[in-house]
Amino acid sequence: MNLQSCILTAMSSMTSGGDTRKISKGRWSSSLDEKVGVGGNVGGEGPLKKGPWTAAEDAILVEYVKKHGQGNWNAVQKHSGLARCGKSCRLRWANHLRPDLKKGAFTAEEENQILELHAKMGNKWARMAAELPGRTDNEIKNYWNTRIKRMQRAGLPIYPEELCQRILNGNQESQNVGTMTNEACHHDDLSQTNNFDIPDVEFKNFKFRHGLPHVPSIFDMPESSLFDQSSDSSHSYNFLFPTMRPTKRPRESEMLYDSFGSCSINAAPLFDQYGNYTFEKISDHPGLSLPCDPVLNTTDQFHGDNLTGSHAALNGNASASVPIFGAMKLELPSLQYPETQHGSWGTPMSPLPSLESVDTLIQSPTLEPILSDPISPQSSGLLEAIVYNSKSLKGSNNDLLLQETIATANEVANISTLNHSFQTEWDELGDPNSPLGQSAASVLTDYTPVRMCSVDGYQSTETSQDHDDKHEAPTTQFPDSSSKKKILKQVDYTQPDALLDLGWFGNNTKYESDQFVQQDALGALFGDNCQHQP
DNA sequence: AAATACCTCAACCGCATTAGC
DNA sequence: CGCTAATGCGGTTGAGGTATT
Repeated sequence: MNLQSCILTAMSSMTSGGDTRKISKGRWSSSLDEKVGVGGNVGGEGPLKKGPWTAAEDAILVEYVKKHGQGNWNAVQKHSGLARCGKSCRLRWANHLRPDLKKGAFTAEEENQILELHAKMGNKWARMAAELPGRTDNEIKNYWNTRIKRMQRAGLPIYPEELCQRILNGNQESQNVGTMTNEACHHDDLSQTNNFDIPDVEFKNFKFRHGLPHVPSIFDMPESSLFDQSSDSSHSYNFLFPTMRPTKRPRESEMLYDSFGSCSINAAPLFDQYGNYTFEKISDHPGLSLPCDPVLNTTDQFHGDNLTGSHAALNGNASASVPIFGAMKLELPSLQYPETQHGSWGTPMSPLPSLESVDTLIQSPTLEPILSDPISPQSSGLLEAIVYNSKSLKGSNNDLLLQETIATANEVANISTLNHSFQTEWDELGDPNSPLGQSAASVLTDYTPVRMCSVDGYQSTETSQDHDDKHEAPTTQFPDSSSKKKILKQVDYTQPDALLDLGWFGNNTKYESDQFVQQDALGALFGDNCQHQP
């Protein structure tokens, strides 16, 4: 599609009434609405128009780009009179007017590519779009959020078996370090590279889990038990649980992906399919047992990487800032099902049993602060996440356990020094992307705890409006205010994404530095926890 | 036929990063 | 080095459409 056709298309849609709907839903300010009218605008001063673009606006923008080229979007308004902010112009151009855009539904090939890319990158829509000529990040994002999630809700696996296999094979070697199988994941591997003991509890936990004969799938239980419980556990974890509502309307995509049904393994978004996770299914995949453990959602959080390869290990670049958890988060937008999944896991009926892993983890005696850097900002965020996890997953009864086992806050702070080492390693590697995804560096050095003290007061990470609050959260015991400030600007560690970014217990064979992260995370867990326990 | 539930997707928002001064 | 503007990115929203009851 060339520029001219863009304009023609825009114009035709205008005359054909294609814009009527959009126009009606425009977000104009009332006064401007009158001035500009349907299908046009008079730029200039005054408020910028919001809402759907009209064909006339499109034409203007296309014309502008034709003359001046892309970029300098804020100048569009000045030069063309378009009453749109630069951002809006850029978006419109990128998502709709660009001549190289490919219109229409995704082809099967593209869909497969998206699946694969998502497995590798997580919610890196822009990067994914770069791999799909003619497609936009928004398009891909929407695709994922709708079609894919629909499958999820229907209890269908998102990733095709073939993809799972590929991922598995591709990572088989790297998995040696931590397939999450009891043996493979043994911390010994990790310990070799640094003198830091990693609690093996996680793996023990797995073992334990595997011994479970059966864990009821989410479908096995009454909806009420899934959704009506634990309103006290914040909805922050909604994203872990797709709405398991039976889809009322089976659609094409569901059919389409039925063929994936046999694959119970989810790569990155490994956790996406709780709905159909059953122990039996998982058992069908020797070697994948751990990551797929349906029973262990909590542990999944920590292990997601391994198979998945998820976003980090899989492609070796681990650049995905949103490894598993991120993906999961995206796939299970709490906002869509706000009322349903509050804390279903803490209950006996929960298909996500859980907290065991956390408990074990916490009880591990191995965590010992090695260094003593009292000023470590990052220790608590992860902790909180974990603590919250525990709370969400197991309920408050575990609090005592946590309290008993956690280290002191200072100890945690000490561990932060390891973070520095970690980052240094990365810096040396010259890889901007740590294996931990969205910058291990930031994760390790900048992340900060947010709302460290309140498990109960934890707010949903799903709510963007919470950001400010989170950042203002009192965190702490770290005297260095400047560092704290910096940290506060970083990603909220309480978000699952952060956890995932750490590649918790995942296996990044390529970068053993992960161990630091893991250890740090554990350290954070143990240390901060103490302050947060009620 | 009406009500309801759910889906789609364009567009917005906020934040992070980068570039320019 | 700090500030500001521009740009990019990911998450979220919400109107309208469609399927179901």
